[in-house]
Amino acid sequence: MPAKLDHEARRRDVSAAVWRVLATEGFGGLTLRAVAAELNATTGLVTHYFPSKQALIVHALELAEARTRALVPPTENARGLEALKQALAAVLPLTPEATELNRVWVSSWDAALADPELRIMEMSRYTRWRARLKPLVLQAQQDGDLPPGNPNDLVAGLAAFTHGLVVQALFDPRAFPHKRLRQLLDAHLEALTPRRG
Amino acid sequence: MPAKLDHEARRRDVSAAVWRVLATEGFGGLTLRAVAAELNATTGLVTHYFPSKQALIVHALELAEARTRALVPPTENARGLEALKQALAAVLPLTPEATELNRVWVSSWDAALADPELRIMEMSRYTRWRARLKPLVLQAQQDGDLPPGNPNDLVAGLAAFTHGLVVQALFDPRAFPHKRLRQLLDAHLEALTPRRG
DNA sequence: CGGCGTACATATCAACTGTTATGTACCTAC
DNA sequence: GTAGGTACATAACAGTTGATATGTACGCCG
Repeated sequence: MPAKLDHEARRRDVSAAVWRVLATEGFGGLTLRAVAAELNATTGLVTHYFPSKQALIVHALELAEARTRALVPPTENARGLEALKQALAAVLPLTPEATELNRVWVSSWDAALADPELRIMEMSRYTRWRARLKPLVLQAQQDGDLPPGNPNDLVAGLAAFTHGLVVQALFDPRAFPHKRLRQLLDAHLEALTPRRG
Repeated sequence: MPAKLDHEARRRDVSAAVWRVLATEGFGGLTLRAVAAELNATTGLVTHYFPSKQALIVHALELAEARTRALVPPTENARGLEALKQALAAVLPLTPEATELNRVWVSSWDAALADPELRIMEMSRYTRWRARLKPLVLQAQQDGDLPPGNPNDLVAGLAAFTHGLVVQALFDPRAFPHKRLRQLLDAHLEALTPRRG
């Protein structure tokens, strides 16, 4: 039998270091040495847990997805439009953690557009995100809080609106303070809400 | 007097090579050697026209902005909502050139978020884009084609929607064919249009 | 306790990066 | 024609990159 300490725990330490590098240096600054330095260790350690840089990147993106997913608990007590609003607001850079996450996310797009494998991963992530939003949109439509029509289009539009806002806020946080971000999202959803008699 | 051939023309050749590299390799693949290879030349040529890589990057981004601006001619015969729709549609990846442009744009965000100078440039670009859209939004509001309220918020929301759509389309062009992109934009603007009595 | 696999550190590798110095051909002005 | 600056090619630079091979300490199982 092999001599194990706690492999998984140590691997999570490396993960955390990867994350810190990504958050501060962006995706272009992700190097084996940077991760090692973050751990006060050497590249030998990093390569011991991740066989190649590609594996490290993939892991980092999985990490980002997991963290994103954790921001929006799947078991909401709210439903329909209100739950949708919360789900979208959770993506906005309203907290340091969400800002960090979006930074990593956006900065990954360079590599993701260049590498076919990463690109497919990112595509799938978007698909999954929309799939998660869809039931909420359907509920809101049934409640009359969103206009009828193709729910997939509505979801895509809402995802677009949200991420587009994220990008603008990342580059110009002063022009997009938390209050305004919330207000923009609220106003947008309200503008979509059909008037009732 | 110095011995000049046509410095500016040659510089534009280098520009074009830079652009080709960006379009195919993304921002992370922009190296002096790649540009030189694109010109069947050496790094000596590139450094002769651009003193440093930073200068090369800045120039590349200015190039991207100029091309983006050229996509939407400032002198429209249309006005109001229709002009706005055209202006936003021009940004969408509906043509190979627009797709190429958006690829470069999005891939630049990694470097732009990491480098303070580039970040400010990108911030300014967004500000200018919104400023260009604003009069069209104001016209549409006056025409009753867009709801009243803070026009700056409307502009920011429309820019967000458009760029968010761009990103999704770049990663998943099959799920977002040209027809659907146009339709999504149209439907979105229509959904915002107040009903009139 | 002895052997074996794990968990690293250390070292080295070739490849690639941006930068810079040097050489050289060529055009232009005198 | 010749002096001087331009337009590069060539070359070498120091640094960084991911990968890999080797060493070694240490914990577990027999």
